[in-house]
Amino acid sequence: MSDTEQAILNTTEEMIRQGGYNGFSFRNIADAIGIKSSSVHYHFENKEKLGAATAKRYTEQFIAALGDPVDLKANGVNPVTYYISAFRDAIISDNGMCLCGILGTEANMLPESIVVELNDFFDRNADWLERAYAQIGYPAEGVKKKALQTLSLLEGAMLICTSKKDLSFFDLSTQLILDEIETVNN
Amino acid sequence: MSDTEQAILNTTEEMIRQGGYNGFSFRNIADAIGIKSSSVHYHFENKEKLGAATAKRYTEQFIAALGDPVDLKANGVNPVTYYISAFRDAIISDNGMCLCGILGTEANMLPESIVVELNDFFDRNADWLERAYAQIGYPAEGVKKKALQTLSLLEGAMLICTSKKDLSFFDLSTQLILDEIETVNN
DNA sequence: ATTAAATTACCTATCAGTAGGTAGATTATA
DNA sequence: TATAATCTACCTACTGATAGGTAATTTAAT
Repeated sequence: MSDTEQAILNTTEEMIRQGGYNGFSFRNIADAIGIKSSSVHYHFENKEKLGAATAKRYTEQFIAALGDPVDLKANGVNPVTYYISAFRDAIISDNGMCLCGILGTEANMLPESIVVELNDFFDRNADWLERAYAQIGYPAEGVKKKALQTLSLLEGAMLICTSKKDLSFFDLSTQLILDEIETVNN
Repeated sequence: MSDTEQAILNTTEEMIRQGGYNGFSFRNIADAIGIKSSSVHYHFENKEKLGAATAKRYTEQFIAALGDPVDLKANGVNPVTYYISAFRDAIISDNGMCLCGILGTEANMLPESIVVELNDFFDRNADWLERAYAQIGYPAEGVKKKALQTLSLLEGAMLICTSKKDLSFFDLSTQLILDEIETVNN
């Protein structure tokens, strides 16, 4: 992948996370990286494909950055706590909503190829959290529900934090789950 | 409020819940209700004011429809269970995201007057849930955290449901909280 | 009761700006 | 010479917004 393509994807991701699917345009992206909009079209045929590529890369990077819950546990890190703090850090450093979260709300008007990427993001995160809860000894029969609950909670907390611009809302929303984890883990 | 104004707000709400702030335009709304876009401007000066009015009405209707948690409890209805089922019903009947949820993700690029309405929605729902948890005898020191957790969870579950178009995701995400409620209540 | 003034609710027509997308020429690289 | 990357120049469609006009209704003054 060329530097230009990476720059395009970086800018697209940033813009989607601020304003959703209508938050980016070929002209805006081109201006931001100093090329012409037709050159963006050269690298990404149309908006649908650019959106799908951005979502796909986001998911890959997100999952890769998490690592393996088994390894985390082996290194003395509680993987669920780690996951929640990763979400928290994203709010601070990226100053924007989860890319798949904001696009998820717009799914009813998005091209199918993009919705596929979003659902892949949610499935893989749910799967990661299932393995994480299994690692910390959460009762096996509740692992799936707990994983989905956690994922929903974090997406929702991030959403409301984006509106309220107040991180303490995130901390209060996640406090009870963090308390539970300590109980299970020890 | 005239019939036309109500029709405009109804259509705007529908369109926002499908595609966010950029999901509606004066022309789309006008076409949907059989008038011209300039007539929409006659009733609502500009897009910001139309958006804010739509969010305000949505919040009023939402809170009004919930009723009072004290009354619900008095009538033998568990107010928290009731709240969760109200969210669930909205996914089915309205076939779209919570209006303030989808706009919340876009808050970074919305006019301040609209963000104010969104935060009012979140505050009033958190307040309602605090009173609901108090009604069912949830430990007083945890009521605030539990209310915010529940609100985040529901917004997030609705978000992911919108993308996955599968209500069972919502049911699995909320199952553990519903189980807890029964434990507290009985 | 009649007229005058104002208001309501719409219309047509138009504006400057931006959207996604395309054709074809040009430049740089290998 | 061939290919990759970028450009200029353009298209059609749509955006929010405004100006100016019309018919019907309501309110105020005589």
